[in-house]
Amino acid sequence: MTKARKALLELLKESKEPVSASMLSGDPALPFDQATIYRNLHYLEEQGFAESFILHCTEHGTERYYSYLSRGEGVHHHWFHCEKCHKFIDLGGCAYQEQMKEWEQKYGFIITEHTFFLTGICASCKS
Amino acid sequence: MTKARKALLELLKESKEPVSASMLSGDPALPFDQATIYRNLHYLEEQGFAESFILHCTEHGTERYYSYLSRGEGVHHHWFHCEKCHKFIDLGGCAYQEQMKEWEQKYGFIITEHTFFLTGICASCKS
DNA sequence: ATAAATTTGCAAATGACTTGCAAAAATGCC
DNA sequence: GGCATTTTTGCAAGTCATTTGCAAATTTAT
Ligand SMILES: [Mn+2]
Ligand SMILES: [Mn+2]
Ligand SMILES: [Zn+2]
Ligand SMILES: [Zn+2]
Repeated sequence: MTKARKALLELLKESKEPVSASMLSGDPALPFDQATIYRNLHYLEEQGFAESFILHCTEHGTERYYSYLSRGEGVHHHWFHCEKCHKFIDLGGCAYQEQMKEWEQKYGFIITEHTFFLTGICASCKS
Repeated sequence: MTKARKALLELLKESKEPVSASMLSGDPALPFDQATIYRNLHYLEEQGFAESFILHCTEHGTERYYSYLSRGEGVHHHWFHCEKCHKFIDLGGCAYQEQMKEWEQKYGFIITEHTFFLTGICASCKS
């Protein structure tokens, strides 16, 4: 584990919501080149320390968002993203494992990944 | 409706699976500039004739895929994408409307959109 | 048809992400 | 620790889907 990787993982672990490379790149705790950030996000994901999804929002464009994964234990979470304030709301751990199994049976394919998230206006931005 | 828009809509309507701008741009039935393709895909989506989602596949990169929507009637579909042969498999009409309502109640937010799709290896590529 | 409004093609720009390469840091071994 | 080997980093340039400005062409309104 290099200094950059430790710092990145630490930030991901602390973060309450998914973060993008540009957000991480701007953090003073991560004084690394953007190439290093990108390379290490890939590294952490491929090592099972993080997972990601691509989300497009009008204001910030299309970006990949990463979140921490405690290796082995537990399932990943799904998220709601507010298009106004850009906060993510945790919808809780993935409850689709069964459904995935059923689809694999029904269609004969192997699911390596599923992407699910919501976008809209959060409760506070609504009012 | 301009010539370009009619042609685009026609292709989307015929297509059995979601298509990306680059796929459409390569089609002889659409002898239009890529800017026109992109602009009109936006137009068709904003008019409710199409919907789209962004999908990343190792081989083809990150692209937005569009599919036809018959305005008013019926729900959109969700898809499985094979990372080997790049075919999409239709998982049927969206069955999450209820779930969305419940989440809106529970969290107080308004869902304007949900993204859901699967990736993996299809039955034929498996063998 | 004619004028006004919208769309198109072209070429250049954008922005997230990637890559080659030489220098710097981490790792393995004594 | 010290030294050789492997991996990672910073920098700068590149890639690629998508966007944009603008003048010409097409569509729409009258
Ligand atoms: Mn946002
Ligand atoms: Mn593909
Ligand atoms: Zn909000
Ligand atoms: Zn396949």
